[in-house]
Amino acid sequence: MSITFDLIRGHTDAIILSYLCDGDSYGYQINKDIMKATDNQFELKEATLYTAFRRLEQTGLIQSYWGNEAVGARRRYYTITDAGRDAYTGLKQEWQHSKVILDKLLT
Amino acid sequence: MSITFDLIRGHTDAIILSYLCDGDSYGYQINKDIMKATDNQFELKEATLYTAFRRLEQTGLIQSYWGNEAVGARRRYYTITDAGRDAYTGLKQEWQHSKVILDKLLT
DNA sequence: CAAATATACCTTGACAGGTGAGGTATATCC
DNA sequence: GGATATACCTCACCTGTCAAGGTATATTTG
Repeated sequence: MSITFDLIRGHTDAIILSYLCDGDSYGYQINKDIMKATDNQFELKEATLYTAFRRLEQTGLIQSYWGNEAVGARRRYYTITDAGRDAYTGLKQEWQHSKVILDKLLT
Repeated sequence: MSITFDLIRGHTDAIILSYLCDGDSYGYQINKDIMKATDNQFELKEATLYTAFRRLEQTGLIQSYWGNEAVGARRRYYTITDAGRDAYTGLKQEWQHSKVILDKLLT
């Protein structure tokens, strides 16, 4: 059973930031890892993922650089910034908070 | 502290259905009760609320009728349908499920 | 060798839900 | 008479999601 993705809406940024807290990575890998982490129950659609990268970079929460792969397709790596870590802390708290509220409302 | 409402997006219908499971009510009252239930930490904006009512009625999850108030402003009451109860059960399960997934992803 | 698959990136346009801003009307309270 | 509370509604805009399309390289398979 896969979940209704609308429920995840608004958490995309937090998911990506959380992942990048553990070190730099690139789009394709991030997506794979997220699928794996959730036993293929959840994946970020590519378009959603790259949209989020643009958004996060524009707001200064992540930075990107091209890897210099000798072989294979080029990869664009992402780093989380200090502002990104701060933002993530906030988003995580909001998640904890909204979880309590929704549990209260959905009897 | 109030929460980022984007996190609630997609749960509006579930919140309303949950409320109506306990009996008929009308928009203004529902909104008040939700605020009260969450210690004013969460409210559905009016526009959101009425948009949701239209959506839920169009998809047959709720039905509406005008109350015959002798005094005061008229009220449009809403009843949850059998389909609505079924849908709510599903939405509640999805919430439980997505909660697990997000907790896994937001370390 | 050719085709298929996996890796890896990207953009565009459409859609859906949320919401600010605006509106209507009735009743009460000072 | 004016403010406030109750009670409803609509419209236009914004934002995030995502299906569908595209590019390019490397490996596997028939």
